[in-house]
Amino acid sequence: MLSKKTQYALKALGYLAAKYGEGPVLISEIALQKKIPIKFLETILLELKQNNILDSKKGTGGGYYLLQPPKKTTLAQAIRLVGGPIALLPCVSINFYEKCEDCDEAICGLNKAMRITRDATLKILEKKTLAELIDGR
Amino acid sequence: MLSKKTQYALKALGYLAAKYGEGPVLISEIALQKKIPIKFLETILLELKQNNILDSKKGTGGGYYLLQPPKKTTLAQAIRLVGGPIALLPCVSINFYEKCEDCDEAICGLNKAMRITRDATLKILEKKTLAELIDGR
DNA sequence: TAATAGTCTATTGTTTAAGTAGACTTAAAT
DNA sequence: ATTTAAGTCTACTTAAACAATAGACTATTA
Repeated sequence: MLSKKTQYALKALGYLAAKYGEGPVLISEIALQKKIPIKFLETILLELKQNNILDSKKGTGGGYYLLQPPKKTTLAQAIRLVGGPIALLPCVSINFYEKCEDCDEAICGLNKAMRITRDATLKILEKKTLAELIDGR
Repeated sequence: MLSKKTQYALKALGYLAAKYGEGPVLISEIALQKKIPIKFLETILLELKQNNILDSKKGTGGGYYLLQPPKKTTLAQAIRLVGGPIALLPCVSINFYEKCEDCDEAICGLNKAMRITRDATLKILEKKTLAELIDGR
């Protein structure tokens, strides 16, 4: 299961994807529409900005907006930036790999099963983009 | 990512699968071999017993053992019993479903993407069994 | 009846999530 | 220039979930 933080990030990105090209969107608007605690959302959006997925404008008429068209960012990228691992186990994670202390990965049955699972998941998440998060598509 | 508890459960089940038919296996042996905190493992095994995946014997020569042949239990069953959701979001979970407060699931893009991901994951985890957790298979 | 090994209750520590408060910065509108 | 809007940054607090530990209790075998 994805963390709340990641879930919120995906919802916010979907909201911004739907409004792409319409100028900055208020944090408060996203928080209200997607039912996200506003202070928590602040930190999430800031993190996404620092990772060059979003940009922002201060002051009147300010807010957040996607730096690139929705199709340019995959769900796999988005999840990894804020939420961390996509794989079910550390020992089969690509970006958050940790070695098992108790097994030889070359012959470990659990490792093998989870690697296959991860590949199936990634195949989907690396193809889908923020554009797919827009409702009714 | 699966919780530590679920990871430990899968490792223990894999160990017991490899020893299926050889009589009871000590908690302490599993803990030692799979590097699992023994007290934590105790509670996990007990839970698996209460869910009728394992049985146990007390006293000298006692220990835990699989109630059924390894092939009879799928990884999806095992994960659900101890670890909970397999899906990435509550709103696409089969066994731990929770409704979204902020979206109409029929048209929600995020819901759709995560449902497709879940189906791909389940297709694998419902086919693989504890037998596949035995090393070198 | 002594030793073995699982069972049960209770507690502690750590991490994540969430909420709160307030000061600061930038930009637009007046 | 001043006011207002809105994001940025720092700090603290609380609550819940997750992980780990301690010790007493029960059942079984020798």
